[in-house]
Amino acid sequence: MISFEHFIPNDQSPIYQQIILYIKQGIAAGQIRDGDEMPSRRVLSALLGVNPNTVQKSYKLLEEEHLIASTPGAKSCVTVDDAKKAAIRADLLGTHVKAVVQAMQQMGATKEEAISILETLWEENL
Amino acid sequence: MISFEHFIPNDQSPIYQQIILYIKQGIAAGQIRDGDEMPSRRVLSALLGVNPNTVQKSYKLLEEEHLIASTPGAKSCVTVDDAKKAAIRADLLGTHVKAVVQAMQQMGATKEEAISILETLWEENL
DNA sequence: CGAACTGTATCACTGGTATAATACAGTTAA
DNA sequence: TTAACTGTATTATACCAGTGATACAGTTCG
Repeated sequence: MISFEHFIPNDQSPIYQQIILYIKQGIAAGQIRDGDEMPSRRVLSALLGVNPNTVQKSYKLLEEEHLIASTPGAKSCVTVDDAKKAAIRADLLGTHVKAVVQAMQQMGATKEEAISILETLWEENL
Repeated sequence: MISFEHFIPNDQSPIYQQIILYIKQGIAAGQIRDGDEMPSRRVLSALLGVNPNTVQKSYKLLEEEHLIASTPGAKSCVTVDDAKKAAIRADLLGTHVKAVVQAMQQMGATKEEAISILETLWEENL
């Protein structure tokens, strides 16, 4: 059973997207593996204190990306292989960093300054 | 007069927030300076192809942050000093990079990997 | 079997975003 | 002066994302 104990919700983005991101990051980190059981919609919604439909939306989108498989009546399971894992990792890293790079370049930061800030914040968050 | 020729709208975030971000990034980069004239609400709305009320919302919020000053009948002007500029720069850089650092750490990336990706994407976007 | 779970679907409500159409008052410049 | 601009305010409308509440059908297991 996948744990959500490290899930920290924020109100900057929709909850259903945060759930998706949490799963993807778990897969990319190797903490979530193929065959792992997802919590049921109702259980997770109670755990996070949100509506079951919100969780359902996350699961539906994850299923459309073929990252989980659901059969009516049974629990949903994660379905990933090394290729999917690598793709997710590249996607998450790419999109995140690319947005930051564009923002920093537009405000006139140098590459050295960017690396310096990254290193500083990296240590702080450990 | 502040130019919006490099403004590239996207549908990921509200337009009024994109306008605010564009101004802030311009200030942080030093391209937009104290006393610079903002385009009128009507002119900018026509330029961007959006409703005047959307632009008005941006300007109102910028004024609440004391980044522009408006007097009825006259054009709105940018009101910044070195302290405000530094604060904006730190805020934009901090929030952006912090989000990336958290995401990358959660998916098990190393600091060296993060720097490597940053350098690669930095060159690509030049 | 039957109770308790599971996934799934449908409807309604809310808030934020964007648009639209005006209206009014102050400033600017020909 | 006066016409054309400026900022500001109001009201109404439409749309969509997010959430809430409920119902139904299939699976699991004591």
